[in-house]
Amino acid sequence: MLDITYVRQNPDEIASMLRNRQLASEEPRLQELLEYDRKRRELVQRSDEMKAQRNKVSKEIADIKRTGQGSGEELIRQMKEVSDEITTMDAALTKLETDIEEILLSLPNRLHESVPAGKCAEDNVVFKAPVSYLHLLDFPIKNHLELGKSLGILDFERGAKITGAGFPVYIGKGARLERALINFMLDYHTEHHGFTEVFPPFFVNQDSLRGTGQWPKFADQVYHIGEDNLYAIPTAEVPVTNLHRNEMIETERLPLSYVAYSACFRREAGSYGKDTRGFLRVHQFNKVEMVKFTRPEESYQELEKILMSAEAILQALMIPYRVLLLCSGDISANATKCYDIEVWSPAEEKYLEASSCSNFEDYQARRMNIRFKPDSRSKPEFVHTLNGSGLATSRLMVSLLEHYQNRDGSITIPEVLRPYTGFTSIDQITS
RNA sequence: GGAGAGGUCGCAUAGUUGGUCUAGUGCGCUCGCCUGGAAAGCGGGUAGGGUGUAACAGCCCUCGAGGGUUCGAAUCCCUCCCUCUCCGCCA
Repeated sequence: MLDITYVRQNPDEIASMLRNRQLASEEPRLQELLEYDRKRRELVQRSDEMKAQRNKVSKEIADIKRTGQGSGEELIRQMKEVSDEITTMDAALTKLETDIEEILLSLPNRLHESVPAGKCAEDNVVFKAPVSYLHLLDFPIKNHLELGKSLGILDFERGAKITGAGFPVYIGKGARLERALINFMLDYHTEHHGFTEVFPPFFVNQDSLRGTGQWPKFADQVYHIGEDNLYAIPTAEVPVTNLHRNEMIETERLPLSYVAYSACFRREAGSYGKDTRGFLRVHQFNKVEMVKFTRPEESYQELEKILMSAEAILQALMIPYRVLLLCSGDISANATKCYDIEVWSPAEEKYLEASSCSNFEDYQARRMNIRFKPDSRSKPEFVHTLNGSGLATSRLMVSLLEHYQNRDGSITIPEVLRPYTGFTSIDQITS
């Protein structure tokens, strides 16, 4: 959420940001917001004046009653009218505030100066070219679905039977490999990158979704448990960032770095027919997520560190990837700057998004009211929040299986995972 | 699921027949005095948000959250959330 004071003082900058994000259609909303804001301040002043009068006269009434100088009937009658007016005004005020909040919650974040201008995904900038750890695949290669099936480690059909399409089942060494990846990533980030591990709830309330910005914008993409009014998390970002909602963080603890594994649930409504095969788009997947809370002046430096932490996993696994710097037209509404990490799929012959590393500056912190005091005497300021996947296993699994397949259809387990899998290869089922 | 108790300004507490509560006190923190230095003692300051101002000041709101009654609510009523105790059920 943007600071209304900032919007009021810099309307042109916000308007140009909307155009850069290809959201010029939102400009009338911005004008509406400014008008509501003007009206609200006018009304607040009048309402506060009347409240001041009521407070003052109520004390006079109390004095009169206490000293027994009369009944104060006339004053009470007058204040009854004043109170009625206040009630009317406050109702109008509440309406205005609701409207303002609604617009403010839907306006996207500002953009960092380093974000390239662009209209769509094609305009994203390749920030780091693929580093080549390519294994020699000089034989007809199988895609991850064929490998999963022939090795008996992935079962999409049974997943569809017991739940529905897009809920894969991992079996045998496949399940163990998935768990190994998760454990490896958690250990790596806690041991080498200074993150504190968190195991969060997989369901959150609506306030939490609102805090990180999934609500109201992505309301239709989140699974809802109506009975208890809870939502299945689309990413661990939601519970972990909300850990400090409505808190004043002790300044000396900043920056705070958390890493969390969670299953992630996404309805993916409206995206059927596009990249839906196998793991490319699923309703439930596993992800290790990094979340940071920082002082404003260090957030961009921390963004680079998150990116490097995510890259370190791929380097250790020796999986080829590239890093994109998202352009103004493709970056998510919450972020001021975002890097995507994409892993190469030799079978699909394209890059697959495996991580997204973003700085939200104070956009989420303002929604969640997470602050710190730069020093003991100063006013509280909002922290900056950041996050990055480190990483999502589904696309990673695609790339890993495909890269590490052998001519005979078996899979060699990457060195760094062997302590976690307890085996060095996954071989063809011999029946 | 049932019954009961409770949520107050960092922490602990006072406040329940509505009006001297613009929330008292203790601890903690902090500034100053005192001291060779420290402790003790003494004195002061110790929330957030809104509005407003050049900046102050001033004013408004917040006693778990949200409504209501009233001229006036920490105090009365309603709904919800959370914590604790007991009972029941149960991975």
